[in-house]
Amino acid sequence: MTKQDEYLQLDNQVCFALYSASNAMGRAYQPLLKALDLTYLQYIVMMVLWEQKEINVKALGAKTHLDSGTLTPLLKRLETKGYVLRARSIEDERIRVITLTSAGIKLKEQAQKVPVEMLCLSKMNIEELTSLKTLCEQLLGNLTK
Amino acid sequence: MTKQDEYLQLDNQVCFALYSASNAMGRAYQPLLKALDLTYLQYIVMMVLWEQKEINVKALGAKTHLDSGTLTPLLKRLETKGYVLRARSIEDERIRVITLTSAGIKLKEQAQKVPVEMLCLSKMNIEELTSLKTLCEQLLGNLTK
DNA sequence: CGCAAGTATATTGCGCGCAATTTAATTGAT
DNA sequence: ATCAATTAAATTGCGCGCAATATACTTGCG
Repeated sequence: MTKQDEYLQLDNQVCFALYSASNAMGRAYQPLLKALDLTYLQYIVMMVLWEQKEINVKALGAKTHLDSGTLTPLLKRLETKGYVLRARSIEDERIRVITLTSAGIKLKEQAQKVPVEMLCLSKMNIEELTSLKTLCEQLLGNLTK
Repeated sequence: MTKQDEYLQLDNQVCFALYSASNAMGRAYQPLLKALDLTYLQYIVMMVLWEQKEINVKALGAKTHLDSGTLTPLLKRLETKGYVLRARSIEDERIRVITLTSAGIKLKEQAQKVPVEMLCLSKMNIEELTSLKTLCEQLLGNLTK
């Protein structure tokens, strides 16, 4: 077998391992997030809002590495669920200002247990998780720009 | 700030780093795969077929950690592109036997350069990539089952 | 043999991701 | 002040992922 052939073997693909782990992660979160009526990405967006109370679509896109094509419909769904408001900025009418409703704020209490449960499900220790996170961020940084 | 609050900070999320890196990886592959007229997942499936020439949907699902809901339409698209055939097994008519067409076999030549280019784009060394792959596989294993 | 249980794949429906385009508001150069 | 260029968000369209269900074929038990 040539080196070129080895490079095309599924078992040798770092990216496929990453992709599969990411999918498995999403599947693992789902039952935990069902009680909150959130998908994984919706949970991420709520996490941003629990931290900073107000954000526009562009800034949210920068934080999540996603664009309005993904975020606009997602935010509409969060609005329908009653967790966020989608107001327009007064200074600049192009800008959507996203804020939490009281239900959205309250949801944080229920969310507290999610990271703990997930940590448990991962069955990995802190060193391994830290290492994984660092390597992922490094790759993300290298591939972006 | 409480420990519970820290656990809900976006910057502390291993899974979000994994998720973002996986998305970035998919975006990075896209221009490389455009010449082959393949998406990333289609490329993965082709990779399986370049290795073993013939597979059914269940076995393909086991290898890729995906189900027929994802694979059936994907395989139909690969068939439409002229890269695979979707025959029925003679011994058991429930089973779809997927094989490469000559165009599908030929595509491997063009694909040879993809892993090399991707390795370059990642800007990571072998130790880092090996470590990332191992950690992803470990997490995948722990979350699956 | 007959039919209930099991198995392989297909279908449906929803929520992403993302490229490409569109719409609407703002800015800046003349 | 005007209007071309820029910017923010929304829209469109396609291909996943995946849960849930349906369909069709096979197997095994009485």
